[in-house]
Amino acid sequence: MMTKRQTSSSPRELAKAMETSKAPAISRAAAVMRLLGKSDAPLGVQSVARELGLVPSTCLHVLRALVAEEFVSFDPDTKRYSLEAGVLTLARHWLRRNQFTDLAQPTLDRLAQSFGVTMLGVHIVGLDHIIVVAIAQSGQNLQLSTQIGSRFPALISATGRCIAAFGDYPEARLETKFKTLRWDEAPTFEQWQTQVKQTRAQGYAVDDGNYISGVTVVAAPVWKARAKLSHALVAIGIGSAQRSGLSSLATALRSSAQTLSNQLSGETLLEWS
Amino acid sequence: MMTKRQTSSSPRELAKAMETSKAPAISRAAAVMRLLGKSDAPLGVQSVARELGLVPSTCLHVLRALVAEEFVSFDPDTKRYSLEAGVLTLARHWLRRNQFTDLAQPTLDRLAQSFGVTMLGVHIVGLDHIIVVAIAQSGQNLQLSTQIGSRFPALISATGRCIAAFGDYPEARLETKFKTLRWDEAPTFEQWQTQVKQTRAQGYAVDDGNYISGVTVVAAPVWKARAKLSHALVAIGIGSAQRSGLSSLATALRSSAQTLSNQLSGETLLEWS
DNA sequence: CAATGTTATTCGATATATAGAACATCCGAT
DNA sequence: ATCGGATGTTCTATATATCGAATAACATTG
Repeated sequence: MMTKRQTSSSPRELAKAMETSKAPAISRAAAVMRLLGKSDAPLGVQSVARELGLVPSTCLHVLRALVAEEFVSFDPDTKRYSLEAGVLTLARHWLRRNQFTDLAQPTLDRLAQSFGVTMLGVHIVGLDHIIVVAIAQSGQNLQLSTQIGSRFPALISATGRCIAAFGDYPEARLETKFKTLRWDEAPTFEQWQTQVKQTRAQGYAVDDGNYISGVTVVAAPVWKARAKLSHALVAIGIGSAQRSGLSSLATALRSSAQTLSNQLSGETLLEWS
Repeated sequence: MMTKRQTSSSPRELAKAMETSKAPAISRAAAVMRLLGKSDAPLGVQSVARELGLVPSTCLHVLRALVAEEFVSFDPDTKRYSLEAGVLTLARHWLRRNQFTDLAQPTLDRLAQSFGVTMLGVHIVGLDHIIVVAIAQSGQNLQLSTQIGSRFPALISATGRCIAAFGDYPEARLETKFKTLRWDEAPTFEQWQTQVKQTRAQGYAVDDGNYISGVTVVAAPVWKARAKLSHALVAIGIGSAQRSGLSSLATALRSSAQTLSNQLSGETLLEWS
């Protein structure tokens, strides 16, 4: 039985992640890297230890190991630690073998152009997070933007309703996670459930200013294998400018997502010939 | 005293990295991620364990911890593991706070155009590896290419001669590392030392077909703080086509590298005003 | 320049992560 | 179907990674 776990970026979550694990050093290492990533300046041993609730000596061991693996850099003069380029190498490998980004990019570009919105391809990691893996901007002047690699809570906004609708998670877990979310205009859990139900019926989700007021978000689910939610296409538009064409945008999104799902679950071209 | 360590990507190096460490789980985790990154297909517990010389049960713990941290994904159907998008998030953070890439990109573009070569910005991690962090291609038809995040042995090719010339490492360590390199047309250590000396005199290094026959590589060092080698600009050209303009390319590279060094060691714009 | 707080680091006792074998489960071949 | 070989997973004794205090190096202040 696989015990439920959390990614560790705060002392609280780190503690939770470690208590069940048989390899806590790895959770600590992950927490340290995420902390160094978030930090604007390099950090010393104490800062890291205090922030994460670690024992300084242990923290030092972790940092030294990460330095040896070239994931963290160490400045002997200032005795400060920061992220090192080694993490780039891992990311490159991941990108190389990720067909979703390749397949989705043209679609995202096209939709961004046609509808004048910012389009995202997001990877659904689980009930905890989604990660932006592809971006397309329209030529519009005013644009919302984010970066490849950004993480968001899984259940937030339109994508969240897709995950709830098609992810096949028990309602209790959904409710627990839902309660931790921060919205500009939070819906009640009941309202949200209604919207999730609607999402299931329509095949796409809409967030009309809930997550960020004045911003409309539309999302449609992408499946990797049959019945296995893995990604989503997301359109982000500013305010009411969107509202007129919303339904045509939504159906375009849905059909594009459907096409992608078919391509992803089918055999690859190499195995084809 | 900081003990010398190695990054772990083979069973041999992993063993070496672990024996001195106080956090071997982290070395194992790094090795596992690198292995999964290199692999073309997702791997099972046994494959990973065998490849890295780990005990299966330990390997399982490592993999589970990495899954929990969203660095590795697990397919419950096939029981296979592969890299997960979480590594992207770390890479984004690293890129965000790396001024070298921002500063270097325009320079690289310009040089690539002017001389019709492929330009790289590389990050010097130590005596073990360099990592490609920025790329610019010329419009030429025939082009050598690589990817952001690629790792190369530190002492190879023209960059290697720069590191040897300006890195201030003891000769014994250089020779040990030098002996592990693979070249198309390997120079002897004595020949190489002469070239290193020349590099120190000229302020740039040339590799004329040693690393890859028919390929000329020129590199110039970039310092972050005074006397602290951190990056290099690299030009890659195919064969003799380059040779004519080689010295003008080299001096252009050297002066660009010099300018970058000044920008990097000077105060940032924000602290300026 | 001493005093004081802070930080990095070492070191030894002990809680615990790991190794190895045992068990369970899957898959292909006979 | 049945076997055989491989895989994934659990279990437990023990080598060891972690903790906490003590030390050393450093910077900051009176």
